[in-house]
Amino acid sequence: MRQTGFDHMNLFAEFRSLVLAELAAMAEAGLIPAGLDMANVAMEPPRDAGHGDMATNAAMVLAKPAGQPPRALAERLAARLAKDPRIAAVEVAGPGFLNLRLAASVWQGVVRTALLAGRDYGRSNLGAGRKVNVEFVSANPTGPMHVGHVRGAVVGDALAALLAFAGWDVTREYYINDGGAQVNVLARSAYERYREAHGLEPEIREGLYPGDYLIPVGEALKARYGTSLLNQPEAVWLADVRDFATDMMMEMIRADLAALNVRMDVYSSEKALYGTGKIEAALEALRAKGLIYEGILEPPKGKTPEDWEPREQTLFRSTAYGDDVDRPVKKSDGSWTYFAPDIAYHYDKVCRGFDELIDIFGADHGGYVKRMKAAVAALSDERVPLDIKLIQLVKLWKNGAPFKMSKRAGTFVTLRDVVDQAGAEVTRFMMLTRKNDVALDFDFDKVLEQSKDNPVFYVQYASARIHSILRKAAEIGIAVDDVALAAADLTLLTHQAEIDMARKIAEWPRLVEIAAKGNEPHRVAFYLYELASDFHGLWNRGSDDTSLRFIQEGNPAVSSSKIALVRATGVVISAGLAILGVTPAVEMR
RNA sequence: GGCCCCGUAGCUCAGGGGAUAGAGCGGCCGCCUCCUAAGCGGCAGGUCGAUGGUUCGAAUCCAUCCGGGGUCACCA
Repeated sequence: MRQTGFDHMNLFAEFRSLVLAELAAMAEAGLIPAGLDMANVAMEPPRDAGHGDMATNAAMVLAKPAGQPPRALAERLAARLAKDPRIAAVEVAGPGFLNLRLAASVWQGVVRTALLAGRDYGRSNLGAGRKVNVEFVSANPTGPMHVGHVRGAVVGDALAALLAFAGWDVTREYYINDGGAQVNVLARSAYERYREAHGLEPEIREGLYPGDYLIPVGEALKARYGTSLLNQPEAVWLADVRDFATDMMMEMIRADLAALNVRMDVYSSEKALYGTGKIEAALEALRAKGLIYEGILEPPKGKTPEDWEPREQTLFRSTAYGDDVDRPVKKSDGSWTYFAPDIAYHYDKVCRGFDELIDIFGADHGGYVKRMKAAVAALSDERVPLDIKLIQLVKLWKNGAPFKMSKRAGTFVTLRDVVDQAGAEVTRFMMLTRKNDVALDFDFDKVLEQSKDNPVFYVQYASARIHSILRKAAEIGIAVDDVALAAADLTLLTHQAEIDMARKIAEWPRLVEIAAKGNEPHRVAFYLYELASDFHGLWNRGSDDTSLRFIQEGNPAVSSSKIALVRATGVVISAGLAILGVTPAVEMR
């Protein structure tokens, strides 16, 4: 395990280590057997505050393997832990929990740590620099991004930021599906707009893309090619128009992503895999493992498709890695299925040296998960784990009714429609207020509302209040920079309400690690809501109890300590919002 | 029919094997001569879909059902 300056931030991990050290000493002294499995020993914040600041299940987990009653084991461990000056009290409770109450100095130290670490407070080395590739969005380059892509874009971007914060070496990547039939459809659609640009009547036949967004493409084609493509057979212009149009579509998509403040590190092209031997090489790698064969699939169990006919295909033996059936990599006409270049693409990611892969897919691609995991497992000899996050639907609401409209496309709501109405930051936060695998309601009225109904506002309001206090403090001559506040006499923070605030701040580094382990960026949004709630509560305590007001007239020392706590809260809000891609509010308007 | 996801308070949802299951909204009752009441506090509200199993301990893990959604070979 690498030791770094950040490791001390997770207080729970620190005290867990203390417990493990004491257990090791007990083993050394022959009080418990040596070599016990400590993996399930946990140190957690108890649900009930009456149970102290931290609780460990060590005695219960180890009772059986140690051959001792849990409470007896707990008593022995408690006696040892009680000697640590950071621990104010230890009690054995329930079936054998060890509840720790920590010295106030520990919580005061948390405030100081947060102030000194600033935006880095909570940063972790959990990832230990491992290379992870997060592939997300990967929308077809056939039109503007629509609302269905927004959630995936936000989740992927926030997850990437979270993993970077937790110590991974992150690459954000977009896979351009520019190799299939749909880009030919795009080309034909754009060609009609090109004819239109020349004053001809476009023939937007069934199956072509009707969107207005192709009109500028037609005009650009006219500017580039003049009349030279008119009245020419498709074979003459298809490839050129396709490349021209997909390039323009990707420009549009990049601009859409930019409007959402999403930045990719790498764009990978499906088309670029063709003709380079990469697909063949990837399949050859599988063939060498005996995983490619010619065969005939059984019809799907239960419901057989109307046009089912037995057909010999080139198949990938994905069942060897947990899939339900083997999967075709070649169509009957000998061309690749979509799966084949995707295998090659993931092989490429493995070859580029990533230690972990993450794909963010729409929930409608759920059926694709097992085969993709099988492919990566086979290609990496099970070295590289692939986690696939499926993003459920977003239901848009406005004026109490489902919202469907698009200025440009008629049928779907574009990313721009959403960002124009809600703003990028509000959109980003709202998209993270649900786990990725449950549907999310996005209500245009609610996201713009300034009330606690709206979690974005609620967190931002806390941030604004914090800045308001800092401004006020500065006005009366209190130094509010982080270094000065960190040097304040924090032993003056003794009220339980203040300690509780510091406890919540102390949970942040732990939360980062939990969220990163599970690839669950939504946890950050929920935590920030709780943190804001605690802060609003503390703020209002000042109404009843003037000793809890942050600015104590005529007592700069006490004021500084309280403002240090306020600022530390702001530090965490800033760090958390940064992961979500949201700028903390300085004031409400 | 196979596979995947979901099922927790009236509603919308949190809850990495822990103790008496939480939050917001809605309902009821309170709090502004006081740092922003765009806020806060309290009360009421639950067989965690069902049944078995694993475990000292299950909303959480496993199995089988029941509901709801998604998906199912030459689309991507």
